[in-house]
Amino acid sequence: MTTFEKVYAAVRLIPRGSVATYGQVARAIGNPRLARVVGYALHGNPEPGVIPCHRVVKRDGAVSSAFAFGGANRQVELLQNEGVEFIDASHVDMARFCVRALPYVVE
DNA sequence: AACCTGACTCGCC
DNA sequence: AGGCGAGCCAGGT
Repeated sequence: MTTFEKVYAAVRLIPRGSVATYGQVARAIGNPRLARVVGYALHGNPEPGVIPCHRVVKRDGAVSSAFAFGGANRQVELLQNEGVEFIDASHVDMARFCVRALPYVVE
């Protein structure tokens, strides 16, 4: 399985109503330093609607500014719609909605 | 085929 | 505490 596919697999495992950080996804696929690649992989999201890329945020809970597939606020709306609360206009309440243990993706 | 860049993160100054 | 550089993978030039 390629690194990208592992990224997609991990992101698909993020439960509804929760969010995960790029680093968290990276850890889930075996390489904590692939955070950057995770972002790049999602940038070229091959399966919109299937891969919940809006549930992936930065370490501090901020949504990516480059999230422009329908408007930056789009991501925030989707998350709030799932029950995720924000501490401000663009920061997810990580303490409560960050997924505790993301399942490890087997190759 | 090599080099640059990009939805990130972490460690060192 | 804030800024800077390095490391990771894939794709375009």
